[in-house]
Amino acid sequence: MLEIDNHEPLDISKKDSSGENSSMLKGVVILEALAALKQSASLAQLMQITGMPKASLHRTLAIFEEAGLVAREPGGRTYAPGNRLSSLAIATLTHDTVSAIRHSILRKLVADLGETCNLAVLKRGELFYLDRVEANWALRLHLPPGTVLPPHCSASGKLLLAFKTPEERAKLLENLPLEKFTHRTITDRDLLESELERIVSTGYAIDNEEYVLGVSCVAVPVRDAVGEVVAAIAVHAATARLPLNQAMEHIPMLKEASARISQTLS
Amino acid sequence: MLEIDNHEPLDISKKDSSGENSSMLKGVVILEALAALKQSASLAQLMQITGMPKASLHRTLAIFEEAGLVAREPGGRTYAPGNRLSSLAIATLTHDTVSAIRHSILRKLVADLGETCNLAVLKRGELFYLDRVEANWALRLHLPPGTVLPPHCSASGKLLLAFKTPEERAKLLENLPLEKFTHRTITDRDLLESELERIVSTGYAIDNEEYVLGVSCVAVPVRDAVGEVVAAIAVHAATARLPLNQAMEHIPMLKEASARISQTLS
DNA sequence: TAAATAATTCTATTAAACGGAACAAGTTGT
DNA sequence: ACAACTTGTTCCGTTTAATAGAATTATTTA
Repeated sequence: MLEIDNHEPLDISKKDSSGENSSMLKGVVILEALAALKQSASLAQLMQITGMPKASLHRTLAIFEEAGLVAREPGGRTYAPGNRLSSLAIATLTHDTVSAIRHSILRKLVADLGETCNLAVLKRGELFYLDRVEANWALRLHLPPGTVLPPHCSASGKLLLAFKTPEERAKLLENLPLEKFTHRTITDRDLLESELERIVSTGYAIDNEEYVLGVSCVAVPVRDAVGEVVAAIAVHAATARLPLNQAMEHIPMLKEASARISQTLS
Repeated sequence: MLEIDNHEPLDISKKDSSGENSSMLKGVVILEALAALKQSASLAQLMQITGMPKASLHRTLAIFEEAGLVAREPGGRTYAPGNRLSSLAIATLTHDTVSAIRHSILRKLVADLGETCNLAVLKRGELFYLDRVEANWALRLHLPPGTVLPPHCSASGKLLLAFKTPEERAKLLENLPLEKFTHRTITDRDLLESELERIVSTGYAIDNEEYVLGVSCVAVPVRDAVGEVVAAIAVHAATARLPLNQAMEHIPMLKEASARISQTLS
């Protein structure tokens, strides 16, 4: 508990995906490296951390210095965050972000249930975790915000697929690999289809150790103002601690939180 | 020799001196616009602020969204700072170089008061300790920088909640668990509300053993250049050593330090 | 003082940003 | 209910900035 929120500073080894090699992102990665390293950093250090070539780093840092984003000791040649970056930091933290409210709703849910909960959406056919609050248990599944998962093996993913229009759903399913993660992962298309039907009729989805053995999960939909399903909130925990049938007793509270999150989606 | 081969006219007017047109900077400008605008922003708004063409903005925002730097409402299409930007913000503000001046101000404050002082911000609805200077007393509360606490049980937390806009405060309060830590923790919503009112009118907040028995605390706001409350500085100590009424005599000095810290937030 | 290491500049090549324009989706007014 | 308008998204040829190897210069170390 009470741990420092340091989400992975950078990972260079990211699959091509799309636009993962944008130069704008590289700029941000440099700033992150600079800030993460708590003292002034030399070019060489930054080279090592970011994995970027010396010349490129040097050029970029020069631009950033000129712009006030990074600063160097007069005379010295090590780099540190500049005033402009501090200003951006303050502005960011004082942003009236709605996501702070959503985060607090999640936090309350976790306080009530005593288990880890998360909020996810479907993005380009993949399950994308928007936010997550951990319960205070030693055994944790490491899935920080920003993680993407295939949708067929998670409660939230299946749920979000289920509530798509039939055409969209069909199109997504058609190209879904249905990779097998555990012996319980649904790898059969027809089985998955009927699971989705069941989800629509019952209004919730479960993951019975289909992604990680020993971890199960229950998810309910989050609807926007028009009633369309746009996200999912889920609770999950080690099956040993919270068996599935017991987890399902949490559905009412999940739905309540879902309703409150809906209100933030004007 | 070494003659400049200028069959081309030197274009001096084009002050390419150094990258004012760097794409990396453009990325940062977008993030700044996003953070400066205090609510979720539409593409059109960002277009107006940054002066960038629609297509370029759209592309860049898509990349940033994918990277977790910006986030959008699940159903809607407005943009807000994302988790990763918040992390960068915290990392920046806790960088040695950035916090150096603030730290020295805190240190002087501690030297003057003889009690432990700290500097905190609200991050996603939670109190986050940016910096802290310990006084030399054997009895210490272990709350290192980076610690996160619920806001309802600390002077700084209550103060930062109090100075939010009424709407945001209401939303945050609604979902605040109000966990009980001591018999003095405020667990009643109405009581907390009136406490916040009191804080706004008096300009300071107190924690009367509401988080840890025997430890009390006084906090005052730190404002940015525009006058907005962005952080809190607080002094706290064992009640046995420094009773609350005595601690309150320190408020003028806290305010003085606060004013000096404000000046570092250009 | 030389050798080693780190920082800076140079340069041709490549890839990414660019942005106008067409298109789609969502909104407003009658 | 439809049209007129606004706002968001995609397309794609063009332009420009980013790239990184290598040479050069400055700084530290032996």
